[in-house]
Amino acid sequence: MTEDRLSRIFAALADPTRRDMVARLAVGDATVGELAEPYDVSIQAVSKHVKVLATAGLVSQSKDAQRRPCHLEAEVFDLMTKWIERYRHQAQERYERLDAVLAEMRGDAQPTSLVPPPIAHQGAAS
Amino acid sequence: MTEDRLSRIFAALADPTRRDMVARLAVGDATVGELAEPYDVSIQAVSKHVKVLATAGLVSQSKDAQRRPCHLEAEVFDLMTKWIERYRHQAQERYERLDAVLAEMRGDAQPTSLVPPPIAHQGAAS
DNA sequence: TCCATCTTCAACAATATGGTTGACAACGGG
DNA sequence: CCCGTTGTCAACCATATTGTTGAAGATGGA
Repeated sequence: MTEDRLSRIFAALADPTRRDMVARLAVGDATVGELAEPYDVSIQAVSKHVKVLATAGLVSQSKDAQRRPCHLEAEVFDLMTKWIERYRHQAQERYERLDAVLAEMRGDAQPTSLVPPPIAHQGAAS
Repeated sequence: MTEDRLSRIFAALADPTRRDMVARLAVGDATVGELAEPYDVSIQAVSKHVKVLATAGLVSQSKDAQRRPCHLEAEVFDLMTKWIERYRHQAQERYERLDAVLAEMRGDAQPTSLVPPPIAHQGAAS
């Protein structure tokens, strides 16, 4: 279920330490130990954070001897962006429609039907 | 601190019910009672959810007699998008650089500078 | 005024989260 | 073959989250 996936992604990013790790991994892959260096917590705690990120699909781990290099899975960002953009556009459209109604109430427009334009997509702005 | 703000936003959206409410509010403002209708939980629980969304800055509430109409604050999405896009682009650039290096190893490109773009971060991997 | 409606507050229970320490599996260098 | 390094697993503790119920504040209608 995509719902669950989104929940796990957002929950993973709700922690500042984990967001920081994502920032670090955007620069380049890193082992768990390397990820742990900046922080004042046990390596087990960092391992847990990585697990949360991996479960959310934000990070994948490979094997290099004892090391587990972590790799940022950038495609997940697309999923988030899609979710966000959907509602942003929807809310924005709503404002534009409200503006139209207000304009009509002021009497400066020709009487357009009050039925909202069925599909006015983003491009129409300006 | 923006850090805290982001944490609150992501945490708020980690809950499917709250994401659902955001979807509902993208269509138009709604009172707490209206928001509660689709769900099989107490109105107090819904009130709490709204509070979480409001604390995160995703929702604002006004007053209409006993009602508290909820309004989606779309600007917050910009903050999220900014955060996401930053790391997505960073990761993407990294891939492009990797591609360049691989191309060079194959010997098909002129030697581009290997100096990475000026994004400084704390403990770069060795 | 009295009352029904809408919402929030307070206290509680169950569960999830993030940290700790200790043990141990896996691996490569001497 | 040992042994140090790297990372995960397990058990545990403190706190946060999410739901419940009961009470109460605020408001407009009869």
